[in-house]
Amino acid sequence: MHKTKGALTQPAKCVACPIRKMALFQPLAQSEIKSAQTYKSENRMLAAGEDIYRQGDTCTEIYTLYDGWAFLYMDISPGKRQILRFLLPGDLLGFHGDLEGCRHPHSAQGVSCISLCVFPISRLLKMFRKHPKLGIRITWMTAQDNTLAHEHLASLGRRSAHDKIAHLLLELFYRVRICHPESDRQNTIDFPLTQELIGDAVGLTSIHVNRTIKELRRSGLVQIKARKLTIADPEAISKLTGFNRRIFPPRHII
Amino acid sequence: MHKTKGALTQPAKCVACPIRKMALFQPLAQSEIKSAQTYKSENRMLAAGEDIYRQGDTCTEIYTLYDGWAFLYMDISPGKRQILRFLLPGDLLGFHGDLEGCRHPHSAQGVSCISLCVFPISRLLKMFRKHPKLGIRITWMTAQDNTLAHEHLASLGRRSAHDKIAHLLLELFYRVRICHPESDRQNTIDFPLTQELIGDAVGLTSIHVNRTIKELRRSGLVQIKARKLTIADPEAISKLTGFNRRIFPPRHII
DNA sequence: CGCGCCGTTGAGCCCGTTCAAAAAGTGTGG
DNA sequence: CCACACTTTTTGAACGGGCTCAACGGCGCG
Repeated sequence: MHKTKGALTQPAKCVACPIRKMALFQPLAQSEIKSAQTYKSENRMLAAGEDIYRQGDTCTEIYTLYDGWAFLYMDISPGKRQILRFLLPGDLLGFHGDLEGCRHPHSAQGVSCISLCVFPISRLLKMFRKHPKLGIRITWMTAQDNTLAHEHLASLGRRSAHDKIAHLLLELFYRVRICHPESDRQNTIDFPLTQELIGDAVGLTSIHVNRTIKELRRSGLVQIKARKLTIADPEAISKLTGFNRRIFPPRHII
Repeated sequence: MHKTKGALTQPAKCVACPIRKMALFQPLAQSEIKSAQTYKSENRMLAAGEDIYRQGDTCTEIYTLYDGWAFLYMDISPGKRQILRFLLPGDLLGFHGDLEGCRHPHSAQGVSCISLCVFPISRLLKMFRKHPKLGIRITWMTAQDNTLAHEHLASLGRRSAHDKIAHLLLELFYRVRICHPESDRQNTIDFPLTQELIGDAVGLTSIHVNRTIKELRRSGLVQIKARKLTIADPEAISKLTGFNRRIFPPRHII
């Protein structure tokens, strides 16, 4: 599980960034990227299971996830934690609205080894002044995170185990495919989550996650094998479980 | 229940607005308020139970709740809904990051009759250009909403009925008191929520909400009577249930 | 080959639900 | 001001979804 960091994609210069379409710098013209890049301090690699930041830490940086999956979580009580959100390449994390003196209200961790682009908060004000589009962009991304959190609230509060898990899998399935538009007819994605992580995200025991996935598999709806997720007929399950795809506008639309 | 709208406070001019410290215009100097006010189209009163907007509607306005309580919600399936967030005077609603062509991802409704300040989205761009502080402010408010949603996720996913309800009551208790700094030693607040609304917020049946509140009352922790909530020793329950007050920075700090 | 993490399965229990019905408030119209 | 209708709160009994505890199998890695 603890893969070597060497397995990760090394980030190129921002100009040639393959995930830029999904990320913070999306609104910038090619000509602006070089200047914007100076606000990035470094690229950072973390081993699987390492925390990116911890609840209560003072915020000094924000991050764009460059490679690998990650998640935000809160420790509730010993042995209990809630995963708030899964992050895919291009997703922003660590921004909580304040440019100084705020503390992280949750922790963040990589699912496996990950690679991050790091932006010191001290440079953000200057960056937003120079590139107002990035201010708009970060506001938009924050609002989108809100909508996603709301969708999760609906799942946790009012859906059965079956539907909670189906919704989560569908959400991740579509989010991954948005990043790979070429694979629009592909119905298998890489899927590095353990059943325990799924359980911590939807508020169920890993044991019950297992039983539920077994059921989903037996009814032919999903297939998880060897870190791959296959959803034969996404539209069908969406209808079956009331999943609304429109809640995930591609990040590069605005 | 359906009180007449006349019971509401009539909004004064923004210059004299009593809730401004908690609301969108908070960062503006007295001298700027008059110009900013022109971006407000009207004040609107709604009867109890009327929707402010509905899931799927095109967004054309954003709102500041001026008087009364409201909530955001999603309909899951007939008879099931999830309340995403309660709104108190000064709270912003209807902003989802887009300035055109987006649709509301959830619905919003008043708990009892309410009064709203309405800002047409078409004027927002101009407003943010003229008063960049408002852009920062709205970003900050959106990020705060996110933190609050995360706290709710933790409740719904990983806490017992007892703790879910205790947390919600504490959250509302502190949020109301922030709006009334003079009442910092008061431990009773106005509390217009029915047990069914509480249930829809924490993902429980109103029947079970009732039994749980009964238990909270018998252990002397909270008292709900005649639309008033009393929490004798907020600090004590906070410790007992792991509630972290720091997640609610007063809205007028930034 | 052995260790550790992950997935799988079984049995029994408990928290919260469902269904049903009565009691207590609350607003409305006469 | 009172009577009526409706909403909200309260209580009981039985069911069930998801949890707990416990054990075993499988796979990857050292």
